[in-house]
Amino acid sequence: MPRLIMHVDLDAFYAAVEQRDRPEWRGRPVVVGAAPGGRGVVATCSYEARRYGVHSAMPIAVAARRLPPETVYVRPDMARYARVSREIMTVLQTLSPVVEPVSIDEAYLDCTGLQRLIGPPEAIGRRAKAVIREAVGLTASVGLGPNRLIAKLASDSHKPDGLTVVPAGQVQAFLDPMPLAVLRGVGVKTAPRLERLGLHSVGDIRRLPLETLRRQLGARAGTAVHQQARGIADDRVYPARERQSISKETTFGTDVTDPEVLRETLRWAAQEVGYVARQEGRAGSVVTLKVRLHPFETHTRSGTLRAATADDRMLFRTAWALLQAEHWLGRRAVRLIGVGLSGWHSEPEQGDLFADSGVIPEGSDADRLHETLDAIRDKFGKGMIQRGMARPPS
DNA sequence: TCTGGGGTCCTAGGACCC
DNA sequence: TCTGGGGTCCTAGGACCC
Repeated sequence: MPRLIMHVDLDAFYAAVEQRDRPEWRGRPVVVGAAPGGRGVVATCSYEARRYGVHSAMPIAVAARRLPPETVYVRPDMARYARVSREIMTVLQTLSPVVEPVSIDEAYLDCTGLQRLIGPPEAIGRRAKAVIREAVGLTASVGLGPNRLIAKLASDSHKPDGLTVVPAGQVQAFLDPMPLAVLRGVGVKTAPRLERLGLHSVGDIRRLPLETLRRQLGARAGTAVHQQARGIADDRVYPARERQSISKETTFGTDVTDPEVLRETLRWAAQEVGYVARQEGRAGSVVTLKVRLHPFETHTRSGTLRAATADDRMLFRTAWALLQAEHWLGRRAVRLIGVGLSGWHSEPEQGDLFADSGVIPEGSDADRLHETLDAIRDKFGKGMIQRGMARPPS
């Protein structure tokens, strides 16, 4: 039986929440993101701001130059947006129990079989928009189609406050004229590459042999793009996806060379990551250090611990040790620094979670730290000994 | 114009094991 | 003394997405 998938996308979500809560900002350009004088980008902006050519991910300095003086600039209030998001996801479950939040402002719903209860796809889409408006007073753009790709492109095709249904029989006509960058996995790097080959629309991609695409994009991506161009995509909705990593990073207002500043920032990031991990009852064994140098050069270093942890100090010491092992770093200016945690237990064990951040189980912490340091020394120390190797090369 | 912060997934190479 | 092939794990980097 063909499935009916719905994609729901809140319009200019952060900016819309701000305008909802501050009526005096309605009708004015609102930019949620970095401070206009500083480093950073636009996270979201209201439709009034978009009229000036401003959009998400645009450097704030560029946006500020384009926007009029009455523009409102606000820092994101993620906690508030998350609360609104939870309300929306909850109310969507009154339509279908199979709701997959894909981000704070988007969700997929499996609406297969809902026609008998609600009516045609248009009626289901109208119902979704209505329950969101009644619950939180915001508008959403909604798309319905036979799979995730088509539902997503349908919701993208009419914004804001849109409702678009693409029946299975019209998928190819809908897709063919679209620019190839609408396909998932085709972004700022891949699109120009394909365009240099004379390909511009999804239809152009569709007429290409599978082997050509696999050669150009790699086996996996090539196959995926070949399928998508034919309207073939995943038609399942995953209501309980588990997160794979937790991370915290920050970009400095001006680049940093002072090791003390790097150290204290890393300590802060480790505390943030540890806190979230403990809140979620997770412990991970892979600690990742992320460093962005001037001008815009990003490096990651990761280490696998013997046992999973959610302890702030363990995370900090591991990340700090990874940083110190990078002798080439020297005094180079650091733009961004951060910490990540991943590699969850396959079977979470209560005893391995340091539920209280202030207490480290006796003995184990020092042991784990030494494991870490040994591993790092092995990896980066004299002779470049790879961890796990029986003995150094002679 | 100068590039946030939170993520996911894929690739490729080296080590290791059988 | 020279050296296959498959599978898996680990790490770094990169593309992409919202």
